[in-house]
Amino acid sequence: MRKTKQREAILDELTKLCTHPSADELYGRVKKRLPRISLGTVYRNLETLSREGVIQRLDTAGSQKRFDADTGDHRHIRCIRCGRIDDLAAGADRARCDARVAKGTGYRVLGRRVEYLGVCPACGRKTGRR
Amino acid sequence: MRKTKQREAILDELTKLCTHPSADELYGRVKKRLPRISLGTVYRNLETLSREGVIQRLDTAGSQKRFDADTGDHRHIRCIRCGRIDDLAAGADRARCDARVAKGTGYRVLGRRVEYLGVCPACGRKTGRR
DNA sequence: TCGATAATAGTAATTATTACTGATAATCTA
DNA sequence: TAGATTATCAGTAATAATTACTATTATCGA
Ligand SMILES: [Mn+2]
Ligand SMILES: [Mn+2]
Ligand SMILES: [Zn+2]
Ligand SMILES: [Zn+2]
Repeated sequence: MRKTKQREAILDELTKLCTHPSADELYGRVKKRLPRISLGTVYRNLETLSREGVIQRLDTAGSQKRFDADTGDHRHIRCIRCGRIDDLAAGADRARCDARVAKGTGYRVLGRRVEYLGVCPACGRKTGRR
Repeated sequence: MRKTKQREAILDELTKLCTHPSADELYGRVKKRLPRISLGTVYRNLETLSREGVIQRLDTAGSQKRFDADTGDHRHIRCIRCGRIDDLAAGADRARCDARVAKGTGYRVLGRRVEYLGVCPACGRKTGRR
């Protein structure tokens, strides 16, 4: 992975933000520094950087992908009105969890989305390992 | 909401499936019964039916939206290989939860995605109610 | 310094979804 | 039941996010 001024600018802007921006939000920021950068370059670098583990691509709902310079394991809270995404501190324990999150973020907590991830029996069989 | 043969066929096919299909998967099924139906009609009806609370639009990650005829509150497990989504029984309690899910579904559980939903302070202020 | 090639800008293509339009058919009213 | 009303339809165009392509440029190890 070569070091280019485009890649540096993209990573630098993402690191400065705590807003978990989408590719085109980031493009708008970076363009101020490098006016000739293309949106494709932003997409390509976000892909490369997340593949290399430098950043993470958030696996959230919504039509646009979001990116995060913090690769640590942490959770997020998203506003169902404006789509804003904020960080949550790690551990938390379900029952009093909503109240704690509300207190920590100022959000009115309406619920949470939980989706388990794994390998289904059919796919597990294909690769031997179950 | 008028009763049309297109709407009936779409709802009927969705109800028969436990696979949480996307709009175009459903379109493929329904087309066998109504060969002249258009994809737009499938999209429009899935939207109408979920707005009326007859079905639910799943708020999962991934590029395509998924739909579920079961409007009850339940969780899902998705395969990171093939994208398949299966149902989970409701309640579950975190620690021994993964093991229980694995036992119940046959999946090799690798993790879970948790996203809290709510109204951020800025949006809450706009509508008075916090 | 130089050559191999990773990365870029600009553009075209793709994919999922929504919007538009004139025709059709479900439901309502007399 | 007939006729009026209008939700819904099929077909198609438009939009939005993302990815792919291509000729050119810039990085970096020898
Ligand atoms: Mn974060
Ligand atoms: Mn379900
Ligand atoms: Zn908000
Ligand atoms: Zn699978």
